[in-house]
Amino acid sequence: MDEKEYQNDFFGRKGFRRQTCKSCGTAFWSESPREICAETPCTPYSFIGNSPLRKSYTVEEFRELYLRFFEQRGHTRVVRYPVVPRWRDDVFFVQASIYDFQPWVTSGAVEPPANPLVISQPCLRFTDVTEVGVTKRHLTGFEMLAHHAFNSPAHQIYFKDRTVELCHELLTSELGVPGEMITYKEEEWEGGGDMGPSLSVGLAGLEVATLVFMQYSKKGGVVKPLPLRIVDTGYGLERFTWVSQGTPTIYDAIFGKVFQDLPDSLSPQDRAILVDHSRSFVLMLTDGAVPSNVQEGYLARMLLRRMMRVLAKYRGDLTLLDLVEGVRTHLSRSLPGLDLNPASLREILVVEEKRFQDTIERGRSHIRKLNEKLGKEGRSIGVSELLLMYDSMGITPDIVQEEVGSSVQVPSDFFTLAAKLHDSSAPATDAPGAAEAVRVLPEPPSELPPTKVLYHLDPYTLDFEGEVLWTHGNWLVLANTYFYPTGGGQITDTGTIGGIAIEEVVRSGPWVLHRAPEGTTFSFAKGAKVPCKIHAPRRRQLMQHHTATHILNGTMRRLLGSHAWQAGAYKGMDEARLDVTHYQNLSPAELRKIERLANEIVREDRPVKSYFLPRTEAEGRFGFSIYQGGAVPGKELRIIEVTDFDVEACGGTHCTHTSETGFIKIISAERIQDGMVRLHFAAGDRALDLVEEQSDLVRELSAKLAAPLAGIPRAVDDLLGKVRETEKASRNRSAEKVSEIAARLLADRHVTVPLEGGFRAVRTSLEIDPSLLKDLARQLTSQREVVAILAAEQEGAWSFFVASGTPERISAKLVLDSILSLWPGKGGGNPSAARASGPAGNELNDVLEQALATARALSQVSR
RNA sequence: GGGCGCGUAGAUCAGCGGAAGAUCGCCUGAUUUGCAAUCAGGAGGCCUCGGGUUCAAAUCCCGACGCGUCCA
Repeated sequence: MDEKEYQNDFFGRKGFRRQTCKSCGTAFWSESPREICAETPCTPYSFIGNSPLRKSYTVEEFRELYLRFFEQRGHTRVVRYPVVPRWRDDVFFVQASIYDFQPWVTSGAVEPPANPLVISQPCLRFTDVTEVGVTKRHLTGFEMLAHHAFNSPAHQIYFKDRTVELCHELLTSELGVPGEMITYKEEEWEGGGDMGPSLSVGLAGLEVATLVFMQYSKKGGVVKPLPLRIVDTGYGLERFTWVSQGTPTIYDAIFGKVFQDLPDSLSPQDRAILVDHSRSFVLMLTDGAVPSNVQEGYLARMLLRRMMRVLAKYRGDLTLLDLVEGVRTHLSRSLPGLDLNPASLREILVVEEKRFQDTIERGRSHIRKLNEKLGKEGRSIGVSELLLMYDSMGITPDIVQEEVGSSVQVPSDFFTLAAKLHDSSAPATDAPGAAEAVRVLPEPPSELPPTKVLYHLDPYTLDFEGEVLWTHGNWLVLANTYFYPTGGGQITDTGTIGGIAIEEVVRSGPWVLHRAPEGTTFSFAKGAKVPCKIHAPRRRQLMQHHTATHILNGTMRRLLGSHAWQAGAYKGMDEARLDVTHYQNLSPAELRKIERLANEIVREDRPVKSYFLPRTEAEGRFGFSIYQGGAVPGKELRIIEVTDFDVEACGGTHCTHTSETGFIKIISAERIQDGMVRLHFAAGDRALDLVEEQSDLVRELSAKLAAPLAGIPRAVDDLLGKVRETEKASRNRSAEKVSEIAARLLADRHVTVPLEGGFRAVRTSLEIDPSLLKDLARQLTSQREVVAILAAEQEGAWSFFVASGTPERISAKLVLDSILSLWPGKGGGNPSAARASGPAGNELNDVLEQALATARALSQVSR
């Protein structure tokens, strides 16, 4: 990027010079001449035990100092956003303060909450998780202090000049850092298709802040100026705290006593892992990332497991629960809102510890078996086995070594090798056509005005006059409509327009498309006024299901804890579904509690208000839990508020009072994936229908079983017992039958003939199911000296089964081979049993006699 | 979201193309004052489900579902 991009009035006024670092070759700016920049590795840490700052600060003190400094200079303080960004669906965690404002504010669609603003935003980054404690400065969770200014063409706040000035003023006059210690290194920033110059602020060996100036978009290699030029700064709260205290590591500075009081037997690295990971875990759990094996939940689990491994190594009396609770307490003193339900926290940790124990135990037993098996082959566990165990069973090499001793060689770059397993498997790109077919909707001309949607304003108008704007075969667009199009988990309205049935309503860009059955052609003129009717019972049911969904979601959050977030929902005619993040299955008792509280809310007849609010105002007033349904587009949010109970951003049609939903009935609950449960339920008439259907079923059962209602379980047990006995008896009977046949065959001198050496051969053809030959042969050869040569003829096909009670002497396979040499069937087997089948030939007896001859020959050889 | 591994008796698992097994638990009996232990006998299986290949599939292939795990 050009040098000019970094120049600004402040540098000019103060006589800053642009120089090139002799060590790393990067260009940087500083107040006075320097040969090298002030960041590692060029400048080693010089602040440890010797802080360049005037005073020493705690995390809370520095955060407050920073926020106030910028408040006093015209910035508005904004409260932190959750670390799990529910307002967007492209990332798992907030990794920088600017994430709070993407994409709506940064694209210019939505006004920022304040301009300019200052914030301290907790962030999570896991790319360097293995560096925690290895270096003195790496963290998975940190707070980014930031001031942002959004410059639109109409409204210029400030840009490079003022940003650098504020930074330099903060560092020098406010904090007392000698100006000559500070360097501003030139860098290029790029992210999310945007780019711009940035300055990395170095001090005593540490990068303490980055000043980014987003001003270009870069698409397909073409660089264009952005309409909105954004000041995106990031000051490391923990780093400043560290520099000010000059402690040996960043962990001492942030966690103080909590870090230092950990047992002495723990290495400094392990202590760092414990406090850092605890803090990140508490943050993510508070904001709704429940441990799981997929998505953001996996990272929560990974943190816990890393901590548990550390704790297990030392076998001290420090428990995971005490550790996490201690860090949470420490953290909550400075960061309000970490009000995790302590019972939930304990339960999650207990559940996760159990899961991890199970995984390790499974792994250990696998290792023992594998070791034994390889031992027999004269081999031992090698790298490929280690990799497979780690990748697919989660067993780390140290567990293997604990189990079978250090004879197992673990390469030093094991985890690099493990990572490579995933490199080669390039992410499968969705081949067109391979994925589910994308539906092609007819496209109205772009000049057609957007449909005015009225169902938001009045969900009770089901009969109205519409103005036809456009038709295309069986598709129709009105100027305004009360028809609700499929969306937000709520299925489509149906009804009629001008007497023609409407089967489906869908949203397409700015329009709402109404679809008549295939083959229909609308013939309304443009501008025609047509009577429209929405199918009322259907709409009513969908409204009831939708409002009931909100009531249940509020109930779950209240009863299960704030980690419970809606992860998806469906509102149909027959039933509704609600998916919620939770760490284990819901018990019948919990389901009952949920159902009771939900119905209490219904009975209380609370008003359900719906209204529009600017996004930022809605977030400020109700917090980020309004994004239960996931990311919602747009400047204005439609808010559905169940009075004093639940507030969500939602576009669906809702009842205006909770009592209108009628009875809410939970049908069932299931765990649809780790860390997520699904509730099936119904409301209103449909709930009553279901209960009636169920009681009808029970009555029918009772009648059929001739048992009173309460006696049904016993009656079923009795019945199942009888069935089992009958089945057993029938099995026994056929076994007996086989025994009888076997006895008869053995007694028949035409069938059973003596061979040499005391052997006997049983050879015959039977008209029985070929599958019975096996059982029969087994019966016969329970006497060691018997060779059975059995055949069955059925539907023009022959089946043979040869079995030998003494396979080491007379091989059934050899006998069968002699059969196959005479007849073109296919088959095979082993010395103790062999079978063949194929098309029927002419003389079955000849074949059997040949087989007998072979058996006889074998008996002579073996004598 | 993707990769890998695994679904067999109540539990833990072996078997990995040719006649469903082991250990623990359970039941009955023997021994014992009683328990534990021991011995003898016994019950208990849609080998997850659905397709395919094969003369023959728990076993191989494809798909679904479930569980686990690693990575984003």
